[in-house]
Amino acid sequence: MGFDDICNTGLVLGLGFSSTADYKSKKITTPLVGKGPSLGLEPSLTLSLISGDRTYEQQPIKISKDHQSADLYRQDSAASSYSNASVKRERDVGSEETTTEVERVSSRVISDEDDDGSNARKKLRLTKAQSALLEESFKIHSTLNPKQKQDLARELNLRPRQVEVWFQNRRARTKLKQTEVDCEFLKKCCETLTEENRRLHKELHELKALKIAQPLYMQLPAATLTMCPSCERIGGGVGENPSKNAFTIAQKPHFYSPFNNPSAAC
DNA sequence: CCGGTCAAGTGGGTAC
DNA sequence: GTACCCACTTGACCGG
Repeated sequence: MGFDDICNTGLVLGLGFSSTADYKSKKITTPLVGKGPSLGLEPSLTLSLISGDRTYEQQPIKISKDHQSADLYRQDSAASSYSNASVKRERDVGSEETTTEVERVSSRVISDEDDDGSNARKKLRLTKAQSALLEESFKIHSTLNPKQKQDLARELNLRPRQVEVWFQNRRARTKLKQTEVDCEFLKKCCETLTEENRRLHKELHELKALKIAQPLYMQLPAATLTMCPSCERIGGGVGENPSKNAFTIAQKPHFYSPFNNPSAAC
């Protein structure tokens, strides 16, 4: 139905979001966390009649001066900072007890820290090469199976747990970024729909004013102003032959109502 | 010094 | 019970 067809009153405008989200997630604390439009939130603007019977990367890698030389296997950056202070995830520790180069390096570095007497958590900064390889891998698959994790860890000279954590954090960053993008998208939708709502309200107002100015028989609901099936004339009588199509009040115009019997229209 | 970034810790949930 | 994921948090580090 075109907007021009709206010539009766009883119209209602609505602006809002309809949610079709089907969430698997267990802990959704904020409605927008996740994927705005892709969440199933669809912005909508509705105009309805009330009448009788119906009523939507890549994080910059910050490399410290210490790690300017991008060496994939620099152990001081790769494994130096793995804290042994309060690691509760024994399963990883256990699984890593299959002896590898990585673990030997890690334990060496950890013992270095112990020699220090420092128990503080040190921050690992991945090298450019490590980050690049992780990113490449993430592009291929955002989650890893155990074998992929092991292989990647071996290749990067990191612990499998570190690879796992990197992927977890990477997924979280992706999600956050997507949320921000969706948020922007929804803001724009909201602005557009608000503007559309304003425009429709204005048109509605104008049409109401027009209705008041019309003669009584012109004020019939739009649905009653359909074509007469017998003579194919529309009420209002505008055609190329004025003498045939024009009508007067006395002639009783050929208004056809679906509520009447069509055969009895003429 | 402060705010941002990010690796890592923690706790809870789910699947198998 | 284990392994994994996710949300949230912590703490180290860095640049302005």
